[in-house]
Amino acid sequence: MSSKKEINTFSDYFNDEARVSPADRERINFEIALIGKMIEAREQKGLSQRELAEMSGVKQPAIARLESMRATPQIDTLFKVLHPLGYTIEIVPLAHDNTVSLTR
Amino acid sequence: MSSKKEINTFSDYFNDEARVSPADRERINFEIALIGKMIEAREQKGLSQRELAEMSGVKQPAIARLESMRATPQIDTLFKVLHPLGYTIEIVPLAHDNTVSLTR
DNA sequence: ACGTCTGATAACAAAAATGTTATCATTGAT
DNA sequence: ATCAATGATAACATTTTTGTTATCAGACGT
Repeated sequence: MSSKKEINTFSDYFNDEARVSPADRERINFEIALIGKMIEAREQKGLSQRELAEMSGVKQPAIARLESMRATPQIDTLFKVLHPLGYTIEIVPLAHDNTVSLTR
Repeated sequence: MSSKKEINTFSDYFNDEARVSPADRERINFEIALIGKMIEAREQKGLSQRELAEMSGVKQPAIARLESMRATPQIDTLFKVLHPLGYTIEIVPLAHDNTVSLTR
């Protein structure tokens, strides 16, 4: 039998410690969740990317890049985008898990 | 009497709506508070910038730049720095004001 | 006096985000 | 069929962050 790991899907790759470290995986999952909430908040407000761009001062292509995760925002950019959506960022202790449900 | 505003101190400048918009002021205050918590957390752990650099993978000059607010971190950098300190970032509704006290 | 550790910073390269302008395909409404 | 609005993206300039390497002055202990 071969000792090679089966790497066929992205999930296989992503969960292979030899390729993506646990720390990286955790950070990437964090970013996915963060951006997901950002998108959810915008759509819940019924805002288009262009409208949010107008309100936040962040240009529409930049917002599109963030939402499609082609860029990692700086905290000031994230703040500008979240604010018109009624959200902000906070530092919280790890494992506190006070997940914010946007569908209140 | 003159209608000119007195602008003598930085505080005067910072609170002059004609120079710093309320939105900018709010974002800047947010960043100051954020960085303050980051510094507080590091010092509470008794870590030097070099030790934190080692643990987080963010270089010491970069950490120094963040702490002295000569740079605005990207969220992945902030995440990397906060994680060894036992903190993470979360999106929370505005005016929720669940301030995290680091002196538990 | 000496050595060590600290945070700050200089100088430059490298990488990345954001702005700018424009366009595209798709969807939905009329 | 046409039109308007949407999100995505292309291409490039600009700005900024981060890395890299090295050094500095100050604090502190021995």
